[in-house]
Amino acid sequence: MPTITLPDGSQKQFDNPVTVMQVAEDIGPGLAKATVAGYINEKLVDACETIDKDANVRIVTNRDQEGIEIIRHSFAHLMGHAVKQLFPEARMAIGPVIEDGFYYDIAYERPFTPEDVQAIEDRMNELVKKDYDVVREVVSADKARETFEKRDEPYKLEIIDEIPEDEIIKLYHHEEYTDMCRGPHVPNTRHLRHFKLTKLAGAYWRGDSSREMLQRIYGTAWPDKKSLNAYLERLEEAERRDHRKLGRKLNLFHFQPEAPGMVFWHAHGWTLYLLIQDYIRDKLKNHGYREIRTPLLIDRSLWERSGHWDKFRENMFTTRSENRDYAVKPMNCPAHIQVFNQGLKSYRDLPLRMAEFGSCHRNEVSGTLHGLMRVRGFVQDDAHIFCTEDQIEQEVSAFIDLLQEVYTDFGFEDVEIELSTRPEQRVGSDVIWDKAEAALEAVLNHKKLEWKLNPGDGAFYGPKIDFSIRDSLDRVWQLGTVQLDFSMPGRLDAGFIDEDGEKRVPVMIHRAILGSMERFIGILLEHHGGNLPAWLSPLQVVVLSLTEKQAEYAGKIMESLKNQGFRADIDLRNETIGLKIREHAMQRVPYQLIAGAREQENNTVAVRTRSGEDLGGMSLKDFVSNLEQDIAYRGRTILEE
RNA sequence: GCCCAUAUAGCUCAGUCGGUAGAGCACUCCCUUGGUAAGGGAGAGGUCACCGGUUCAAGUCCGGUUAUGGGCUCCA
Repeated sequence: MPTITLPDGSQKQFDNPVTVMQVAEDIGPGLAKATVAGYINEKLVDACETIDKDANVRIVTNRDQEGIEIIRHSFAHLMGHAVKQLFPEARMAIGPVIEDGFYYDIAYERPFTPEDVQAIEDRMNELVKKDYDVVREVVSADKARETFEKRDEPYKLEIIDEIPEDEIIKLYHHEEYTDMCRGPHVPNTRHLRHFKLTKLAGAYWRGDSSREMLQRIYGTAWPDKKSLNAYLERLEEAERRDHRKLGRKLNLFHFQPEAPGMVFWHAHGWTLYLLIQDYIRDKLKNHGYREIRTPLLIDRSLWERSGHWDKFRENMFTTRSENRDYAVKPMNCPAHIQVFNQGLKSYRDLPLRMAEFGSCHRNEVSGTLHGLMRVRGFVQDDAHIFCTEDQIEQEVSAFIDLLQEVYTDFGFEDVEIELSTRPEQRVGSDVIWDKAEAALEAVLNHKKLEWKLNPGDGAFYGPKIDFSIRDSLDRVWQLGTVQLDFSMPGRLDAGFIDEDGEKRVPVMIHRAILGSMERFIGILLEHHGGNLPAWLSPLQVVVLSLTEKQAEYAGKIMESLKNQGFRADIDLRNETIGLKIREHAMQRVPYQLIAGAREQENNTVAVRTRSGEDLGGMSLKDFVSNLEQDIAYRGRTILEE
């Protein structure tokens, strides 16, 4: 005689045990139709789960996050159903839920083609129209084994062997197709409507590169058509904003096969690069850093002492000369310690903040390269702070202030923070780890920042805080980091004389705000879709002449702008004004100044923005004050989208 | 690195069954001197990524190399 308590506090009495679905039916037929699964006493279960005792019950529909995830998971099974009908020889591995969708890893004798994927999608659409019930069956491990032996599914058998004995095994039957899953799943395929198979890719069985490669088919699924279309639209928008396309269109940079993963910066791209670098340089100066420069090539012996030769060798480019081995530096830290080690240091020298736009090269495996986002040659906005243990908190705090100033200026307001603590394999005493972790945590709490703990994810040499931003397409990018290091200074004999005359090893803080200049520029381009704010635009203004007669007037305007420190160009071509406007708008120049006979006569310029807004005629002086204001805004306001 | 796909003019892309390579834009020249997102005409531009093979004949078929793209973290 169960008594059911619903989330709103109301109660229902039943004479006999009931299923979640029956509870939903009792509330109303509309809800029953929308029921995907349910909660019994905080436990997510199938709609067919029976309730025989008093319980709190909550119905899950496709409006709940859990409901969407269940739908996506069931889509994976539906795909299995379709795949096995079309390709009976296919062997199903695993089909989990992922962000925005699902996938299934499948072994098959030949590679699937895009046509195969289309056929699978078509079959899924046919199957789904049948509105068949998904039937759950709870079985013993032996029964499950027997089922999948009969179905000749070796991957499923491997999975069964790994399931703990006390765990219940559930089979889900989609007509003649059977899958195994922890569940829950939808009660009927009518919940599976709005989806699209998106990608075909290779993936290792168990994510292990020593195991066989399976074929992975990705899909996306949503509770309604509108959300599906919005998602597909977002993918297209991301493609339009792809920094590699923008790099070509805006003539910012290029790659070529002779230098894979290394950037050829063109004039406009390099202007942007230098603008960012100068900005950071200025900030560092104001925050007590000293900029240095260290060699790109350093003898192998230093990398042996630092431990990189041992751990990182595969990723280092090397060269040989006069019987000596050199490595192209993959990071700057060992070089910075060499600078620190010049001259005996006193506690009075600490904290010592050393910055470098450090050019690094790492031989990333070829398959991972991706435009500016993952390169082999890059420049870090790197710095190392040498300090005492007691100074950690204050230094990290000052760094976070600096980092937030920078992110705000670039228009990134939404910063996610993660604190990673001691891993199992580590150096340094527990005493110092306790102190360091406490210091980092204290800083975050002191600043009243929201942060997430990532236990065990710190580096072997110390705990760290990572900073990620969310871009205009809601994608998260990790940019900044601050890492404590108890290992490297000692390894490379860094020391200072403390107050009591004893020699001590300083703590080293590794920190970066943007991470890599290259990657940051890639992110910035995609964030703004190429419409860089005026303070970062390689070209801020272009002056367009209407006819030859205004060439001199237009030239004077451009010269005046340049003399005032703006980045200006001129377009005197014998083309229609419409064409010139179109081209410069597509080049994303923030402002176009049109100089025609009228403007020349009144000594004005007609101002137009790249988004098509006509600001009308004004004096050059008025335009300049507008522009100055726009530049001062920096990234705080994205004026156009 | 591994799986799959791709590589044709500066860019975006066609190229059927193996039979002497095409479009649009960009570029050069000419006409047009104009008012807010493409004025008109003509011309030039190719070792079809690279190496090898099959064939009377290869952009096209086969093998290899390189680069690029998607993926290789999400756990029945």
